[in-house]
Amino acid sequence: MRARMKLAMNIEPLDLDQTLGCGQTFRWHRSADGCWTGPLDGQIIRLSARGTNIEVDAHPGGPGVRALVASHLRAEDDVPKIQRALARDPVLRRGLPHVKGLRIVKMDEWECLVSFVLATYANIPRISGMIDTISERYGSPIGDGVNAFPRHSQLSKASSAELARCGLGYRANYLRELCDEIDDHAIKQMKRLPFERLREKLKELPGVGDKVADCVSLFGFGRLEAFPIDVWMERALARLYRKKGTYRELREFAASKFGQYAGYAQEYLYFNERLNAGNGACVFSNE
DNA sequence: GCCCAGGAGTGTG
DNA sequence: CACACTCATGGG
Repeated sequence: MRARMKLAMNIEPLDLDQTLGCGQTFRWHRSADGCWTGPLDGQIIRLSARGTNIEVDAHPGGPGVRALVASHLRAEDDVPKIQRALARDPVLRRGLPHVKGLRIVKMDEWECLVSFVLATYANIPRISGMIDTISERYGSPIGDGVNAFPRHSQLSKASSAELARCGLGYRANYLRELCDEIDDHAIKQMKRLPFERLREKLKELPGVGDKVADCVSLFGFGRLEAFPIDVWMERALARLYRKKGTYRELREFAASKFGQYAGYAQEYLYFNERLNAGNGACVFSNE
């Protein structure tokens, strides 16, 4: 019987389904009863909504669990204030009531970097599969048959041939080279860089271009001004703003329109565009 | 079987 | 700088 701990937290607003299920992060799983379970910094965390509170079930638990969850869900963000600022844009204003509890998450920088390098040109179920595989093979067991995401030192032991057998496709080589070109210390140094310099530094890494650099800046390094643009976002910008162009042009468009909260705007639009493709239930429109 | 995927790297115009 | 082509493969 593993050690186990329960506690209640108040992080508002928060919609677990929207926040953990929208493709920002890949290791949370929803069970039929609506609980979300995932590995976080060596803990297995289960989250469930209890009115305006969330119940946190952690094992092994410990004094750091509350801070861990608060950090991951960015409890410090004043989301209503962010949404009031973004509501100056008429397109966002109409849909914001439907995504009140969609928050940006804060991932571990290394995990985020690897995850989004693997995420290139793959769909979300496959990305989850790739990440599960490398976690099973190279991460440390933390209970219930779940492994932590492999640390840099653990993943660095994998040969290129081994990684190729993890179903990563051409991404295996990126990951192998990535391990050689960065380490925990370099990541620690990068945390201090201003956004644009961080972005340029990330782009020097193998497998990291504009889009991955923006994802890692946003979800890993917590830079809310980052605005990742993938195929879904290109569609959203074309459909809702009649805006097309190169990555640079779209990025500058977003920066001028959404400013310091571009990352939140991106996640709202991304969430909506995928809904739109799925069942037509889009919540943002330009009409 | 076909199509597409939270793109990046490389070479060319 | 902008575009075209290639990369390897699982999930819908």
